[in-house]
Amino acid sequence: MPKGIMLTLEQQSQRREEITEAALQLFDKIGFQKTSMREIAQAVKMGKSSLYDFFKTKDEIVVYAVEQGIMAAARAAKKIAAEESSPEECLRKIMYQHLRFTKNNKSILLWLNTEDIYLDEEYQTRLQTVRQMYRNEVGSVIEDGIAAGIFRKTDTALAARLLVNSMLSIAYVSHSSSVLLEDMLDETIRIFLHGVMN
Amino acid sequence: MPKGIMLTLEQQSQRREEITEAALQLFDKIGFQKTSMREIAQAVKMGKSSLYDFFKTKDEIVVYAVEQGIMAAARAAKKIAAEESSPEECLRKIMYQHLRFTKNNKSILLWLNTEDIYLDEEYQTRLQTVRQMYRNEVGSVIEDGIAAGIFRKTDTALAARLLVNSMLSIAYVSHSSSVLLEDMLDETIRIFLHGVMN
DNA sequence: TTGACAAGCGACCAATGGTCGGTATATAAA
DNA sequence: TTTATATACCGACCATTGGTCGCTTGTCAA
Repeated sequence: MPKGIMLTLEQQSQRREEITEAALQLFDKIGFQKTSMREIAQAVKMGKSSLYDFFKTKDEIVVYAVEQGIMAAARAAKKIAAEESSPEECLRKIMYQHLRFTKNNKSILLWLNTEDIYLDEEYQTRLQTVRQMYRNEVGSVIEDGIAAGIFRKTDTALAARLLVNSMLSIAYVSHSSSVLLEDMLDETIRIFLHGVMN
Repeated sequence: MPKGIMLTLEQQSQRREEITEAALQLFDKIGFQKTSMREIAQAVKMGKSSLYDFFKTKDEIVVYAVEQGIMAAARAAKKIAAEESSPEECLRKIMYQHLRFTKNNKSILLWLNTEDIYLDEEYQTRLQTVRQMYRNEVGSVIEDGIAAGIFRKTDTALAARLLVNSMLSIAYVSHSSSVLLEDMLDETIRIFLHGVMN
């Protein structure tokens, strides 16, 4: 990109995409902390200080990436909810896509369900907002199930959080276990729906 | 502590305790990332380089602290398991004490969940070992329940992980919700035991 | 009295996230 | 065509960071 060319909004967000993509790869490989802005700059072949024309801080890169990822997941969930009428099957499908999404983008998963208290407040709020948006999608499916009399009355916010958070557990075990990811998901949902009691 | 006095093992671990305690307070207040070794040193009134006589790295401080905490929790769980014969009630009690522990060490647990795969291998192993020890304690309670025919057959490792991980969800909500911690725990265990189905 | 040893520390190091002022150039206005 | 503006891009620089090193200071055993 020549020096004096003014970027269109399109191009700007294209550039941000390039940066986050390269950054995520590095984060996945060596971790957020250990990835330096210099390395990211090198990966996208620009001067380090140019990165700061697109992102205010290093933190903002990861926040932006997670934001985008979760928003995409929320859209996907909404679509599933619109198409699938059985609440049980709907939850299963949403969780399945969540897990797939997770697998493809592990570094995002790590940020998905945890609150990062060391981030600046601005970033915390941005993340909380988008996370809640996603959980609300899940929560409304549960509420529908309750309204339809299929699920019993429960704290939907808590239940949604539990279900979404469970995906973390699966992701953690999955890479150190021979059990299939899908089998674990099935068992997790079985527990969520029916519990472990006989 | 005078300069030339050689510390006994007792005193050494006393000193480590002082350091971790001060460090944990800072981590809780401003987060692990933003707490510098200089600040920790100042808090325990020693020179920064003296810290390195007790801990090899900054990471090791948090790893040591979490290790100690989880080991204590595991011991407590074992004791509960030995005293309480009903698997259901046993799980409830263990989770209740887990939650108390979590509440006191929240920032660290949060941070560890997001970042611990990027710690040096040595520290990862230490943490994994101790975490598994704890989960095994929970898992064996579940196994007992299955053997007694109270729980249905399930993947105990997964179930234990789900249950333990759920405590994180509660911890997250707890500070932004008016619902009582205990009520949330009760509802969580109810879901774990009986599911959300009608 | 002396020698070994270790707690504690100040000075230092490379690397980090972030800032700043300047340069080069495409477009808009004259 | 010339000029002014806007801006992508960058090198040089900064304070702070985690971590190291070698010295000082004192204790204890011989």
